[in-house]
Amino acid sequence: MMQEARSGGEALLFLTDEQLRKGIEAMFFAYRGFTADPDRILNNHAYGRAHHRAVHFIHRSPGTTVNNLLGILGVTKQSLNRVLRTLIKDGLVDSRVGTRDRRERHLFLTDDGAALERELSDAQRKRMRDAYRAVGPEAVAGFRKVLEAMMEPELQRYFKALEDTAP
Amino acid sequence: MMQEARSGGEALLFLTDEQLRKGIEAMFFAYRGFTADPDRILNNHAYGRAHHRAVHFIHRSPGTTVNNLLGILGVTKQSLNRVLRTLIKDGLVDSRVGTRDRRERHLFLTDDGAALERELSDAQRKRMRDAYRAVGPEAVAGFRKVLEAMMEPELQRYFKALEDTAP
DNA sequence: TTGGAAAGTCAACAACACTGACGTAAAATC
DNA sequence: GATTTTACGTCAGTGTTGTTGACTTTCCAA
Repeated sequence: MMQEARSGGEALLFLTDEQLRKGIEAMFFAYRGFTADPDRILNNHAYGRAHHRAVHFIHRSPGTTVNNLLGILGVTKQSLNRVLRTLIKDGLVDSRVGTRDRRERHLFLTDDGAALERELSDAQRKRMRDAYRAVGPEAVAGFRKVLEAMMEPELQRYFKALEDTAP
Repeated sequence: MMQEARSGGEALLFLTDEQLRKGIEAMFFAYRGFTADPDRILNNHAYGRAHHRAVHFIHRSPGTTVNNLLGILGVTKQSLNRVLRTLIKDGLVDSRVGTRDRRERHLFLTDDGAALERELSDAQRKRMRDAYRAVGPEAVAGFRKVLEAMMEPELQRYFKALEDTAP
């Protein structure tokens, strides 16, 4: 790939390969920080990241179906099922047969499930809040813009749709 | 956690729990996009993300030692060793005994290794470049600031040190 | 009403992380 | 010079999380 540093008279220095690579590494290191706190908590509960993700999105969309979750999480239904099975067995998630369509299972957090979700998201929000506070609202706006632009188109549409419902 | 929306007269709306949660989900979805292209390529080569990470950082710091890599990647030596063993066996990475300290192994990419690295990073940079271009330099600056603030302190120091050496 | 599609479950396997224990060689320290 | 520490490699065992394949139940439409 070429440098692209000089293209007309514009200052496109932020598109150099070096800057892009720095962005890639920043993304990698930041994601480690992003998951560090929940990972520590999950270790104590004998769960993993997959459980966190499931609990998070069931919390955000109570009554969601397994199929809905699959699209959001981007894993196979077999993989998700193993996670859900343990969460249901442990009494953190409640699975109710659909009334309109009895093939579907609607998922809800139990009180215990909600407690775990809160513990996890408190920790994750704290890190996010500290970072946000350190850099200010303008940087945060840019952060969000770049993240949205990096998403796969399908997930980007889903994500933007959520913005409208809970602003 | 509380809302923090009204704190004095400042506009701290970007620190509400809702905004933080949106940031968390954006991070999750964006990371999926971030790894999607390399994952596809790696599948064709029978390698995984672990191999990508190793190849990336050997490329960025030729001659780095195993111990260095361990610190950067944050995995156990057994885990890294499994990856390095296959990369060396397949002729993508060259491991040379240190001259000053013969206990150390210095790692280099072979021509084949460099070719794979280029294939992977071309794809990843393309996604990053498209995102950067779509949002402009100010948003990118904010993006980088937030990511840095999210890192674990130790990695943040390492990351900033890299900034100075290759600006 | 029957045949296909969709939703979900069970089973087996692979990738990749982890811990723990052990071995070797070389450097550092006493 | 003997001992300890460091760097690296390896073997064995375990857990989480992803995969594919085969299966049941349920719905819907030809």
